[in-house]
Order: sequence, then C-alpha cells, then structure tokens
Amino acid sequence: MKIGYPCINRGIGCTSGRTFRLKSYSEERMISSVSDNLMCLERILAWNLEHRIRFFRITSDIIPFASHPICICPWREHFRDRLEEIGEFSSRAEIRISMHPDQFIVLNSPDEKVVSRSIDELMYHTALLDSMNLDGTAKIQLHVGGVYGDAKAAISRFIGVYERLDPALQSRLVIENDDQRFTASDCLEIHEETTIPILFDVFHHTCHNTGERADEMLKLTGKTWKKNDGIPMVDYSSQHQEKRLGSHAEHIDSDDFRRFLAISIPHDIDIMLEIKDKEKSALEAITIAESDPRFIGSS
DNA sequence: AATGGTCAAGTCAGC
DNA sequence: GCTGACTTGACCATT
Repeated sequence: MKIGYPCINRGIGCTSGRTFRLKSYSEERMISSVSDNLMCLERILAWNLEHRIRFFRITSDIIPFASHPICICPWREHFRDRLEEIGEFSSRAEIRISMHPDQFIVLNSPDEKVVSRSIDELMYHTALLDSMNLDGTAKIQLHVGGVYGDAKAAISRFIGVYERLDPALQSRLVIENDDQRFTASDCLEIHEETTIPILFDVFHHTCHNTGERADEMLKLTGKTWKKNDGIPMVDYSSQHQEKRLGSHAEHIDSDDFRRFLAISIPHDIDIMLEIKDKEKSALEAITIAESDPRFIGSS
C-alpha cells in the first residue's frame, strides 16, 4: 500500500505548476516555466522519498499549454534528458505517478471539437509519462464526462471514443466515479465493454451511489486492474465540515481514515488523498497506517 | 508591494 | 441566463 497526495507540496516553497497567461506565450517563457516546474518536481519527489510518500499526482500544468495550438515548443526533445532522469528517480524510489486532467477534458461530449481537444490533451499527458519512461502502473485518471440528459447514450459515446484512442493512451487511461454523474456501477458497465480499469473514489461513492457498500465496490473495481496496471489506485477524502456535500476536507479526519483503512484491509490498494492541506495530511495518514499492526510493512 | 479581476478549455445544478 | 463548483490558485495589470 502506498499513500500519496496530488500536485502541490504546500511546505516546500516551490510549485511545479507555474503557468502564465496565453497572451504572454513565447517559447522563451515556455522553456523557463517548464524548466522551473521540473526543478520543483524533482524537489517534491526527493521530499516525498525522504518522507516515505510513494505516490504522487503530477499536475497537468507542468507543461503549460502543452496541447494548445499556440504551443509549437518541442518540449519533449528539449527536456528529454531531464524528463528521463526524473522518471528514473521516481522509478528507483518506487514512487508511483498519476495524473488527473481537469474538468475540461470530456471524451463523451456530443461536440466533436471538445472530444478532439480532449484527446489532444490526453495525448500530452501520455507523452509526458512516456517521456519519463514510466511503466504501465503510471496512470491518467479521468471522469466519464457529461450526461446530456441521456446517461445510456453518454456511456456508449464514451465507449465508442475510447475504442478509437491511441493504444499508448488506452494503456494509461483509467476512469473514476464522480460525485454527481457517473457512479462506480456505471464505470463497471463501461469496464465490461472496454476492460478499462476503474479508479474507485470512495468519497465520491458516498456522495453518489446506487446502494452498494464501499467495500463491495473496492472489491469489484479492484478486479478491473490487470497485472501491468499495478495495484488498484483509490482516491480518498472526507467531507469538509462547513462546506456543501462533496467538498473536500481541509485536513484529514483521522477517525474516518481509520474506518476506511479497516474496510480496505482485504484489498491491496494505493491511496491518493484528495485533501486540501496535501502533504501534511499524507504524513498523518502514513503515521496512522504504520501505527496499525494490520498495515505494518505494507506501505 | 499589495490587490483583486481574471484566467484555454466543459458540464450542470441552483439560483 | 448567470454563477459557482470541480482536483486547485496563481498571473499580472493596476494602483
């Protein structure tokens, strides 16, 4: 079991997702931003290793505007050596990597142009992970997309698009249940048709489900990951006390996390903490996991 | 140096 | 019809 956090380390004093305004685009600006971002990513990964955090989500902003038509910068060639070195470091440290493109990426949109831009963006994610020479366990997680008043049609559109994707992207892509549109059961239906692995988001599941218990879903979604995909990834969060249902907690709720660990015992999973204070909660989560004899040696 | 409006992109609920 | 939420703040024009 690995425990990780997404994109940002709040304490380290740098950010790996520095970007700029589209109208400020220049190749020089691009190169300098990416260069800074990669330096910060190296620092974060080194910090993670020191703190026994072996799961990390790289921000999609690491290469700003990578899939935008304005970007003619050959970032892959320019940063080839550094990307390989970072990937090598991460692999040697056994830090698992994931990415999560943001809400604009929708493969099942009825609008062809949206789908096409989404595929471009996903191909950038694939190119980045491939450039780091990461194995098949480094995944790109994506929600199924929009409903557009007809969930069945939306699901079958997703399947149709998925089947035509580049195999390099297909082998990276996993789908995640969201908190208002597509449940883990919907994802299982898509898995039946496509064999795509399902990243189970236990918090989204509590917000949006059709009566299944979380431990049942852990089991069913866990089976969708093949050997080459690695150990199933799971997203974990808990409810923010003041905000609306579905808002992520500011800090880990240790009792809730212990309860989750308890139901996860039969399943070997890697846990991504989607909690606002990032590495701080990840450290606490690791302490909690290590203090429980049922998890010793597993993280 | 501090501030706050705005930022590439989509969908949908809630007003 | 507009705004806010999403996984998440940061850029940068203006003062």
